[in-house]
Amino acid sequence: MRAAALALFARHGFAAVSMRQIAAEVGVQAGALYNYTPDKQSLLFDLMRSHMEELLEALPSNSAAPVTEQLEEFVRFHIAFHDERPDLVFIAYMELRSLEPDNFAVIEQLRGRYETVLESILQIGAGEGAFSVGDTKVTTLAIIAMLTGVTTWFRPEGRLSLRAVQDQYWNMVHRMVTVAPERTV
Amino acid sequence: MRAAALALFARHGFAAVSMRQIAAEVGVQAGALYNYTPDKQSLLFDLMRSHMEELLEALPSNSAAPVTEQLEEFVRFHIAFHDERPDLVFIAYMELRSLEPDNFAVIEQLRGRYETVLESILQIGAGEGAFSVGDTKVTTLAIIAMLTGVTTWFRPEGRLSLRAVQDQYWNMVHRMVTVAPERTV
DNA sequence: CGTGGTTTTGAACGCTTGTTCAGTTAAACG
DNA sequence: CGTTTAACTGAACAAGCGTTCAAAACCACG
Repeated sequence: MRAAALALFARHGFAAVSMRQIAAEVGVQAGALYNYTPDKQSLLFDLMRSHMEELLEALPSNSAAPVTEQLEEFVRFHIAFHDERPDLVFIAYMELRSLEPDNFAVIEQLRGRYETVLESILQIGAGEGAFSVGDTKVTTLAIIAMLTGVTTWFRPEGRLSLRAVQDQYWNMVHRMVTVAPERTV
Repeated sequence: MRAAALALFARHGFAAVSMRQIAAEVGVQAGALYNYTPDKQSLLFDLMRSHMEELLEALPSNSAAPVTEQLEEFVRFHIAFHDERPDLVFIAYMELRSLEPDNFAVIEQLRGRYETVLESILQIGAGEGAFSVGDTKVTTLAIIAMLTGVTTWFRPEGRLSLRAVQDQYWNMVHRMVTVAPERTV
């Protein structure tokens, strides 16, 4: 049921999908769904919360490694993890406004934790002189927006392999946080 | 009416907003709206299409200038333009799936035109040796995703001025497309 | 086969949806 | 002021919504 709901939410949006559609996808009547979820809102919330928790749990935090390697690991992890769950990523970013206030607060907090991990790496790197960033918060959001955008177009069977995409994004992020060469073009 | 619909669509999503809510916001009965739009779908489509057309029309294309300046102009333009119309940008990216297939195709094509402008700048710059990019398509999408993400957090009365945000994003984009210095950190 | 416990059905509830339209109200013009 | 034109109302329509629940179907175990 969660899989069916996820696919439908991702394709049509939470508000546009009815319990009857989900039930039909599962091959069951609408009433039967209520043995597995108290209501429609909880269905969305559970999907989002478990996704964010898995994301945080899977996130590598090798704080012993050099910051540049930590950053590279973060970039590659983000792309790879999100590639495995495109629908979940999609609704986690798109359906925030469909959450009731209490549920929204929970998800927002989990998201904040994730962003903080990246921001910490940038701050430490900036302190060590390894990175040159302006505002770390802005850089954090810029990187995450850029990485998350991958899910909107990346398809495993497409022109570029996952590895190639990771390489290119790491290249771009690496340049972004490193001082540019002094030269006139 | 368009303004009311826009605000509500942006806040709650197209599917979650009813014609009666829009009418109430305008201070009118639901039936009166049908003097101005044939149906709800057209309301969304018209908002999105006029937005994309204004975007393309406002886009500066100073092809005589050096590519680096063209790129800078694009970055600053994108941020400034989107800052003036946060709701429109939001729905133009979020409500694509609420469009019927024919309408979707139209908007998608307009979006493609916009992306092509940026990609052309990158390609020319790469050809001239001014830029060092891997895959231009990937770089294009990465930059646009990064820039568009600004609207999710930027508030004019916030900590950073529009100008400061533009400066920082231009800095990041500039580094992204320029060869990094050869040095060990 | 019979019995106990889950699951699922299918109908129903009250409510909202997008849209239509005859009838009322308001505005514009001579 | 009278008339024409435009705008809006308010009720109605069929359809769909999330959710509930008694009754039926299913399943495992003795």
